[in-house]
Formats: sequence, C-alpha cells, structure tokens
Amino acid sequence: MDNGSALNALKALAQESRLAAFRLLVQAGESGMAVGDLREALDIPAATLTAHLNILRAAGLVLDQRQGRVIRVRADYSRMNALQGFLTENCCQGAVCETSTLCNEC
Amino acid sequence: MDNGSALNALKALAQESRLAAFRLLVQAGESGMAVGDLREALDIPAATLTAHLNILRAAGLVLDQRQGRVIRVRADYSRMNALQGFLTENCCQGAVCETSTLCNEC
DNA sequence: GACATATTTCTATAATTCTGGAAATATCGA
DNA sequence: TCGATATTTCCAGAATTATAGAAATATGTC
Repeated sequence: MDNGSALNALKALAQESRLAAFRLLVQAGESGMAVGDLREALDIPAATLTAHLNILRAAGLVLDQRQGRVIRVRADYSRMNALQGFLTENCCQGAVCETSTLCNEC
Repeated sequence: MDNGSALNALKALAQESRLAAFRLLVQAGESGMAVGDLREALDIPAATLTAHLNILRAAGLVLDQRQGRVIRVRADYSRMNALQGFLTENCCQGAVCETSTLCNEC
C-alpha cells in the first residue's frame, strides 16, 4: 500500500459516522449490509450516508454489490490489513522489539 | 479501547504530515527522535510541527521525554495495536472468515 | 544574570470537510 | 408505462482543521 492510499483510508475512517458504519460492516461479515439498513442503524439522512459511503468506497474500504433496487455494501478486510502493514512498516529499525511500550509486531 | 479514543487516533493519523511523522517514529523505534530532527526531516515550520505533535500526543500515539533542551518523541505501539483491535472487533459475526476479500484476523 | 538554542503557545487566516434538502437516477412490480 | 422504493448526485451553507508568524517559555552555558 502506498502513502496516498493509506492516507485516504485513514481519512475515511477518521469520522464518527464512517467509523461506525465501517465497524458495523466489519461485524456483518461477508454478506455485508443493505445501504438502507445501514442508514437505519446509523440514523442519519440518506444523502449524508451516501456522501460517507462514497468516501469509504473511494478509499477501497467498502465494496458494493447491487441486488435489484438494494445495494449491499461490505467491508474489504484486505485493505484494512494492508493499512495496518503500512503503519508498522520497518518498525524499530529492524531491532527485536521491547515488550511494554513499543512495537508488538516485529 | 473505546470509540472516542479510536476516533481520535484515526483523526490524528489522517493527515499527511502527522502520518509521515508517526511513521518516522515507528521506524526510529524505542529511542524515538528529537523534535528538531523530526522538524528537519519533515521540512515544516516548528509551530506547525508542534500543532501536529500536540494532536498525536492527545491521541496517545506519541510519548514525550525531555532531555535538557531537547524533547524526544516516540511512537506508542500499544496504542496502535489497540486501535487495530478496535477496528476488527467482533468481525464476521464470529464466523470463520473467508480468505480473499474479507477478514484475515478472526 | 545574559544570551543562545529548543520548543511551545497564541492567534488569525486559509483550506478542507461535513451536512442535508431537493432533484435526479435506477430498478421493480403491476 | 406508471407508481413506488432505494439510492445517488448536486449544491451551498455550517463547522472543523491546518498553517505559520510572532511572542512566550524552558533549559543550558558562560
């Protein structure tokens, strides 16, 4: 994942309604949720939700699937994982990391 | 990690200079970097960097340590990992996850 | 104390992002 | 084709965030 993509993903998640939406989709799993159900769960106007979904879509965090009149959206985990990888890239100068305060990943 | 903390951490990382700063600190490891060196690496005015560092500090992503006139900052990995945990919490309705498109974590 | 260096706070402007009504588009069923 | 439902686009005002100069604070050295 490149810097621009990571920044877009973080910007997408860094907003209350979008974070809530993404977490609901993470929890919903593979089948995702209908946009309408998501709207109801979040209790925000449709136009507002669409604007937020467009940002999550552009960031590649959310994928669409139309089923007739209904559009289902689902979280793309591979993108989330790539983001995590980007953030911890080359951590601790390649050293074996300390336990408590720093890096638990490398 | 609670919702508010996660949101703050994401907001803190969702800005170009702050993301770059955080990544440099991740790579610097335990010893962190002097604010002045960070300023030089990022090539932004001191006041601007301080404003950004204050946001990273408030989010708990960056820790301070004064050494005489110099202030060293370092990344707090435990916070990063807590954020990751928050984002993937209860994923996929507890189901065993599919490989490709969805959750690789649960 | 006086001076130099490191970093911060204060403050105001500029830039970006959020919000949601109204109108448009897409799909379905009769 | 028409009417109903689902979702989106358009747009503009409101709210938030970023930026950086100037002044202030903290520490070290002479």
